[in-house]
Amino acid sequence: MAENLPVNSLRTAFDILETLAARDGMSISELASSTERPKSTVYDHLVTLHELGYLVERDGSYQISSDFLRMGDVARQRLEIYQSAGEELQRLANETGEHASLTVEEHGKAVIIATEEGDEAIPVNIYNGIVMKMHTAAPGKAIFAHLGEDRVSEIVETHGLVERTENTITDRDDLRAELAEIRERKYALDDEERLMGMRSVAAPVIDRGGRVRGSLAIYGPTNRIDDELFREDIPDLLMRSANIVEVLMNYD
Amino acid sequence: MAENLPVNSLRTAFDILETLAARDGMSISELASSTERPKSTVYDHLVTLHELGYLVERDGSYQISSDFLRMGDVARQRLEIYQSAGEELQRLANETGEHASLTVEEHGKAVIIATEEGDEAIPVNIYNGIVMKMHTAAPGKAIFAHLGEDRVSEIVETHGLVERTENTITDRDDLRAELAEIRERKYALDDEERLMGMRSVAAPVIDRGGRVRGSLAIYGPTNRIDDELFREDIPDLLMRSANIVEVLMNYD
DNA sequence: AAAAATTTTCCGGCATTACCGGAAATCAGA
DNA sequence: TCTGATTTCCGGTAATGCCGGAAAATTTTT
Repeated sequence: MAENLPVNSLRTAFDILETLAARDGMSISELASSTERPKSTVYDHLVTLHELGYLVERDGSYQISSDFLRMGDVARQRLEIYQSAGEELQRLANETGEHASLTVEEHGKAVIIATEEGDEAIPVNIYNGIVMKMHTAAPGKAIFAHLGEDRVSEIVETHGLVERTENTITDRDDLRAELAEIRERKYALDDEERLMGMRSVAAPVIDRGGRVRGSLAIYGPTNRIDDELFREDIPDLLMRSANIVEVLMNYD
Repeated sequence: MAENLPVNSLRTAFDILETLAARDGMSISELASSTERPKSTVYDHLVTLHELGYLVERDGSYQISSDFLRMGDVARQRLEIYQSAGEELQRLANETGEHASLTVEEHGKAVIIATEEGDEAIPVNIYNGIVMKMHTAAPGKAIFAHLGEDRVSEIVETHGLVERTENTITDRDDLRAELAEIRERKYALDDEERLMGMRSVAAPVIDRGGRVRGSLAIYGPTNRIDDELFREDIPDLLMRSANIVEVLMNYD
């Protein structure tokens, strides 16, 4: 983090933007202390970002503008896997009644780029753009299993195998074994490895060139996702859907 | 546009980001010529943005990362009107079979921050974050009608009354009269004023303090939206929903 | 294969400007 | 109206964004 960037002011700008995204309606003084920068500097950036249209002033305080929504949406639209997965996500959510989501890897992290809520879906924090460590939940592991040995090591090197619950995989050899097993059986399981009380299942989506593009997943509370659902029914649904997405994806 | 900003490098950075959002998978050289800046400058920014995580390298070319999706989504979640309108949007889409959307004003423009597609919805370009001129379609006009004389003048001053179709309101007095009528009858109509073949209807959402927070709208093809739907049924649905959103919004 | 062409990455110097302390202006509350 | 807090503005300067050009890497052509 302490390293020098070619255009340092961008760090300041995005620091401010991220702070505003995290907590809303902050005053300049608050922003200044949160980002640990002089008020005048923060002010310069706020004025600039506002002028460019990326901030909006509402009720006397600054907020992130919908430009980010637009840019994010456009970027997402352009992902082939997103285009192809829409229908299946919806279907998975309907069939299971739980949260269904589409995840891709970016910068060594698992990013949820789309979610659909089934009728029973727990009102848990699963929203667009949320980022998770690769090793903690099923979607990340499903992708992880198909990334290639060195890329995995590289990512583990950078982000570590942080323990989230007592079930989290924190040992490299354990991870290696787990990933091999996932490759073997074609889907990944997370039994309260990221969050106590939550299980997730995921199947990778692999393109014609053999590269993993992302994964489809179902999340649900442990009490509802019994062993049969967890290890048989849901994996089957996911593998079916993943397969369909793979076919759709390779049309053009 | 030629004016000087306190932090000029941000213009460069967002120029690059917007260019990348618009056209995907551009090489550095292409980006340099598109943004009319030296390659080395573009390179500096790309490296910085990549390091910060806002760009992703895929297949040897840069793309906007899902961070924008996250930031946009978070910003949107924080809008009270968005929280309150979710259910109603869905319902409107179901009831009409057309596109239902939620629009707010930002920087004098109408921004669609949420859409739901009904069964019959035309596969038209209505997506999150899309920006329209206030005077062209129903959602913008519905908001416009409740902004206050001087704010309207200010916006018209800045953005003009650009003609999109032969039906577009391009005269200030006509606009003033139209807005008065909208206030009167409580909803706005757009009869192919923005796009030939498309009609839209919108109802404003006004908070307890009398301030307009946004509008609910239905879009559909002229041949399907006959006069009765256009002037009676859809307005009724929208006014009902807008009213519900208003109530929900003022709970806390 | 080698060479040529193109693109990407890197470097270094200079003019620019991002940064920030402090002052002025504005706002909020009593 | 006064007071305290916050926002806005200003100006000097150390830092750095910018960019030409060269090196490295990649792709295309012969």
